[in-house]
Amino acid sequence: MSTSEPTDRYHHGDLKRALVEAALEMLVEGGAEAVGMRELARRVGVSAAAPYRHFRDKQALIQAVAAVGFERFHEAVEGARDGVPEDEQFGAMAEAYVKFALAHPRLYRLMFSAELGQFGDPDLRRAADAAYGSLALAAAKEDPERPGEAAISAWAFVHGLSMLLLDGQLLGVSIDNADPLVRALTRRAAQRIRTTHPA
Amino acid sequence: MSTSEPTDRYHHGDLKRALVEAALEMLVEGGAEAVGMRELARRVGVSAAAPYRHFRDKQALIQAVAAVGFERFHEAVEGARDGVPEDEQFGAMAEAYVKFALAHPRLYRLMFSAELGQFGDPDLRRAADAAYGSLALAAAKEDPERPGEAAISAWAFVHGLSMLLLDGQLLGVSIDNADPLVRALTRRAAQRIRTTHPA
DNA sequence: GGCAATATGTTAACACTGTTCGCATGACAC
DNA sequence: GTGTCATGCGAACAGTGTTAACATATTGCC
Repeated sequence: MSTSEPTDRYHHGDLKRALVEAALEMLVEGGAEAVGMRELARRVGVSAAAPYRHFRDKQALIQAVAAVGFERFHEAVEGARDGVPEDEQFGAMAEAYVKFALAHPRLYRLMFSAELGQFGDPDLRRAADAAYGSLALAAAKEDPERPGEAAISAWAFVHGLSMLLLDGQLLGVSIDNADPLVRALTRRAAQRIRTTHPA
Repeated sequence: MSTSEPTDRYHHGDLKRALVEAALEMLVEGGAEAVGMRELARRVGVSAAAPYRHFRDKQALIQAVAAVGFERFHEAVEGARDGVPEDEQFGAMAEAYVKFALAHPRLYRLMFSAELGQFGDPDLRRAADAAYGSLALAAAKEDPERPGEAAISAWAFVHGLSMLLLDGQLLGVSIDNADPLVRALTRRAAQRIRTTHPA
């Protein structure tokens, strides 16, 4: 496990962490709809009321799960530029972005679902911003004239592509055989920015 | 509003249509989560079991609502090219696409949510395809070399942009003041395709 | 017209769910 | 020890989706 932060170890029981882990499992198995407080408590082996000592309500629990998702997401996108020449970093990160979504469909879906009270939770907001920051920065570098527009365009593209693939909207392309298309489109996007606005 | 016969008969007469209409209202008011079979029946003035004579289960009802959404969506995008020179049609349609999403946030969300058994319903599938067809065609015209890639890229872009705006992910940009940005980005996207791959 | 067949509605019930309340417990500070 | 506080438990409440058995209206047929 990579996340090793024994910061707030209370005097007994790591139920809070166990709940988030179990919720993640349930999410992966059956989607966000399948995550229920009672079933969750059942899995962890506590009473139905116990989770409410750690999460105000179901939405708070869901937000915690989403926050974990954004952390992992951030690591994946950030890690994609290691050892990559600077002029190829954007393409590599864009590809990693979409691949993460394809590798964790329900988690990615949850992260952008409406169940997260429009990102009211500050923790969640911060986690999300960190995750986008990397990609936005790389995109801005590609088009120094209008960094804002470039970043938003790039982000919209990868996010939209991820969602369409997860929805199975692209005829003939499924999650399993999407890799070549993803590679082609992300590279194409990178090249397009450069060609249109040469440094 | 619809059919002027508020008589309290035993048989409603047009319950199926009334249910979809009411569900649309509930969706607009409180999101997909707020659409419940019992509350729905209550609004229409029938018993809780009555809707099940017209929809197998809740998901079928939701799918019907989504199908209506796709029809309206199709009209909006299609209508955007009326009276527009051919070389500006793609930009106009892309802008209309995003504006529809911003005008009907919860409906658009529902149309792309996971609650629609990965578009298993043929009616839904057809409605969705029709809606995309227009935009995809316009995008393909812009880049005759690789029409498939161009269409997918364009679609991914407008869909992603819509979602990010609905989520409030773009700092400083809300649904209310997004119009200039949307216009700039969609025109930029259109121009980029042309510049990169001139006819 | 009368009359079965069928489509559509109702009531009651089941098995769930999220959430809250009052009470029990067990770890730690003094 | 005793007290305190975070944490867990059991029972209960209101609400949900869904089904089964029963009631009524509409329709097609003679």
